[in-house]
Amino acid sequence: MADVARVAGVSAQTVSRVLNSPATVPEATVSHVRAAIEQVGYVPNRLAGGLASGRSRLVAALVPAIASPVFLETLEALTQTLAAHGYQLMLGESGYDDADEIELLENLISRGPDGIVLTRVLASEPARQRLARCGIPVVESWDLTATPVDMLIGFSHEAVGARVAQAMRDRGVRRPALITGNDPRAQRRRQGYAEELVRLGRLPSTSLLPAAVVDAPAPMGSGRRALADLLRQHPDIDGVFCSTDLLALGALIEARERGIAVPEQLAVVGFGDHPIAADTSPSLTTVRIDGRRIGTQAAEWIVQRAAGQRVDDRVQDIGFELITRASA
Amino acid sequence: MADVARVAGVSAQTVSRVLNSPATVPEATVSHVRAAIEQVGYVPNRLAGGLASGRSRLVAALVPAIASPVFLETLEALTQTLAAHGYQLMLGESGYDDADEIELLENLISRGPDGIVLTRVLASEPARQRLARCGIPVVESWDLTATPVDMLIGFSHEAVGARVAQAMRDRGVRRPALITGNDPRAQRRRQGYAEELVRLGRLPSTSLLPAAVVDAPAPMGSGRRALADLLRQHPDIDGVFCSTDLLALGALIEARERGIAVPEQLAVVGFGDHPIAADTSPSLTTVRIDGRRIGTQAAEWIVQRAAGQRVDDRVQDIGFELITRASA
DNA sequence: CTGAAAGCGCTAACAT
DNA sequence: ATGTTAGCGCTTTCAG
Repeated sequence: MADVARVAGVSAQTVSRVLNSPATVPEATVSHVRAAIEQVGYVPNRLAGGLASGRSRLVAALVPAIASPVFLETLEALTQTLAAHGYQLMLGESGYDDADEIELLENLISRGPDGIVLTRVLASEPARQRLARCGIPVVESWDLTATPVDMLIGFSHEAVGARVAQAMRDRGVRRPALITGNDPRAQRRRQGYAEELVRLGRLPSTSLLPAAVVDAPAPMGSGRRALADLLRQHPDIDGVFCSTDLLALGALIEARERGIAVPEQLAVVGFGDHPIAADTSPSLTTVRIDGRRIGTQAAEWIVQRAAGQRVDDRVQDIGFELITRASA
Repeated sequence: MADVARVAGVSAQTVSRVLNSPATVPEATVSHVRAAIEQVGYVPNRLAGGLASGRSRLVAALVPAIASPVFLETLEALTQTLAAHGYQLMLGESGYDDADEIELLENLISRGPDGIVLTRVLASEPARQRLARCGIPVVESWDLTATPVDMLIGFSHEAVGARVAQAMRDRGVRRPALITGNDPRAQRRRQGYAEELVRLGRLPSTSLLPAAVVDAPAPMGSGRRALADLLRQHPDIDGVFCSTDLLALGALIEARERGIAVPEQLAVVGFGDHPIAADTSPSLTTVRIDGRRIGTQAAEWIVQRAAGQRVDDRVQDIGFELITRASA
């Protein structure tokens, strides 16, 4: 920066201003300094800038599993929106259990991010307090809670489960079942599903729901095996809600192998509206979440906060959409 | 840090040493300082640390499209391996054309990363020079080139194409065709495929290969439409190489809709070994790349370099594997 | 509108 | 084995 200043015949301060608030510098000076920047081949050191200003223009995102397709849209929208504002994304992988979460969070915080985006609600109390205390804007997402750390954008997993239960009822399903990953949010969808089924008289009690639980993140093969297990114990089931589209796809394949007609003999509903869900055969009825909207909103909230503005509606329930296709 | 030093009754320097090179400090002091860190609730500011030491412990990764499943394994392995060494990943999305690439690179470089991982070979000469000049370790990947900027781990796309051509020949395919995305590397697979087909006498000339080109990143629907287009113009094709598994999946679906038997009437080969490739029906013959290995190696190279060590084998051809399943 | 001074929180290099 | 000194490259604050 000193070099640029020398070449342009101004002080380093003016160079900094040209870079960060060109509106406060006469246009002639701006273009003059810009030329010097070009000539010198100057690239600012934002590490230093961040240290001096307290704004790193770095945002941390924490996802349970990078390879999981569910959060991809959110990540993409987040990256793109942040990039448009000159921010950069740091990516952390937390896994599905809370154990290493705090450590990872400390690690990210130590980088001085201007915001932290979580693709979940923060469950562990120490982690919540840690985040609340350090004053960094936090966006929890892909879920709802009555006690957000800061900002929140998501939907009710219980409501998703209940809505799928209604769809099963509408289809005339008499013996509904469930295939689910063992992550907490899938369990909440299960709960909403089971309770609504009881309410609708399709199930005597939530504890009697035929269910196969598999480890998250679950590959498609788990769905095949899970349906096989279910059918062994409950040969008469005629509807199954799967906690991800991949599991549902596995169920579709297993059903075909066994000559079980979908949806006539077995209705199948997935979750996530995976890109291939529209083109499976039969096409998959599933629940769509607007992941891009979550990413875009999170980015905008954080940029806004970093700019010193207040954010008013800090909680957004974006709901979900049941996409009815051929499988149910 | 000054607070910790005061509480522990040592200098800030000693605190720094406990954090960064505990081996050089007596154990009693280490535990004493650690206790003070705990008590104060101290979280280091790595922005400042990076500025002072010239090592940010940040690594930048550039992918063409975050939502593309191809690089997911690489990203995941990269993140995990880096995290194990106390490094953090910054993610950038470059798109498939070179236009914004330089700008994005400058943006990432300005963050002072200890390394840059590209999931491609850098084509544009200005970008190459830019990177070569700034002295940051660079890993190009998912491709090979005679002139890497620095380190390189990948495979030959031409060889992939040629290998698939041989597989088509082995299956007795007489009228091979192609469905491909328009990104440069898919084009190189196309070239290897076409040239080998000519060599094997299955094609009079490379320019006569029936081919459908779609925009990358291509959704599955593109594969369906592409096969439909191909069949309209060349009803007699009996084998098709698709540049991604998603395109291949679309082709499988379109074939089934039309009552074309796969592989008997039409052999289908994909690329990428997508998680669902093993469970489509018929299961998909495809080319598998060890994406995790690329990510792990890239991370290790960069960590090694950042530690001041030399890297000897800076180019690795990891090859590929043709996974023969039912579709060809 | 521009510049000078001070310091962000840390580490390298040297001194003890 | 530990402390002291001097920055890393930038921005903030205040003075002109």
